[in-house]
Amino acid sequence: MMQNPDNCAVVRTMGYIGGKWKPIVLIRILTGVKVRFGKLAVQMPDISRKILSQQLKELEEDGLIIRHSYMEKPPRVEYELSELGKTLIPVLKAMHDWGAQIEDPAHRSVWDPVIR
Amino acid sequence: MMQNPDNCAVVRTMGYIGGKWKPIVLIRILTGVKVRFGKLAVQMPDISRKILSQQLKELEEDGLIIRHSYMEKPPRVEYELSELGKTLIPVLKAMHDWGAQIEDPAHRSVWDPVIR
DNA sequence: CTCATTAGTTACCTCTTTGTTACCACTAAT
DNA sequence: ATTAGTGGTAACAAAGAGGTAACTAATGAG
Repeated sequence: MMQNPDNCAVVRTMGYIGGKWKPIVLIRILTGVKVRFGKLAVQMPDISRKILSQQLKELEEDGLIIRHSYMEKPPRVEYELSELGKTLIPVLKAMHDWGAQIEDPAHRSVWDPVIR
Repeated sequence: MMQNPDNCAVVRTMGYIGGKWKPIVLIRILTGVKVRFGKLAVQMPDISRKILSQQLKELEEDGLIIRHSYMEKPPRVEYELSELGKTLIPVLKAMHDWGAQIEDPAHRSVWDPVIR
C-alpha cells in the first residue's frame, strides 16, 4: 500500500516534471508549434543555456518532447511536445490554475493566449 | 511576459508542492482525519523522521496544513489539511491520475478508498 | 531504579542538483 | 581577417536535499 515511493503515482509524476525548470520548459514547448533552442533561451533568461539543454535532454529521454535536429550550418534544432507529453497538459494546467489563483499576478499567463 | 520564474504560476505551485516528499505527505494527510506524526512516519518508511518533520513544518509555514500540538508527555501532534491545502486536491489528483496512467501498478492507490 | 514511549531538535556528513564560465565547429556576411 | 549567429559541451563551483546518531522531557511499567 504505497510503502515505497516508487509505487506512488504522484512520485512517479514528480520524477517526470519535478525538476526546477521542467514545468516552465514544457509550458513553453506545448504551444504546439515547434520551438527552436535559441527562442526558448531568449524566453527564459533566468535559465542558463547549459541547464536548458540539460533539461531538454532529460525531457527527451523521458519521452515527453521530441527533438528535431536539422543538419545545417548554422545548426537548427526544434523541439515539440510528444504524444506522451501532451497527456501532461491537464496536469500542467491544474498546476497553473492553482498558482494563478493563489496570488493574482498582474501579467498575462502563457495559457491565456494559447490554450484559452 | 514571464521573464522571471517568480511570475509564473506553475513555478509558484512548484514552490508549494515541489519538494521530493511534499506531495506524498499531503496525500497522506488529505484523508480528512487528523493524522499523528508517528502514523505518518510508519506509513512512509522511506522518508526519515527528520525530513518528515521538516517537510511538515514547511507545509505548515506555507499554510497548507494545520498542526495541532497537545502539550502532553509523551508529546502528541496531529496534522490536518487547511482550507488552502484542500484547494490543492485537484492538482494532486491530476498528478496522481497521470502517474497512475503512465504505468499501471498492481497496487491500490491512496485515492481509491478516499476520494472515490 | 531503569527502560520505553513520542515528536521532535541539533550537529555533522554525503550525494544530487543546479549554476557559471569558457570554448568549439561551421558558414555567411562585413 | 574578423565578426555574428547557432546549439551545444567540458570543467569546475555552489547550493540544496537527504541521512545518521545523539539528545530532550514526563509518565508509566517492570
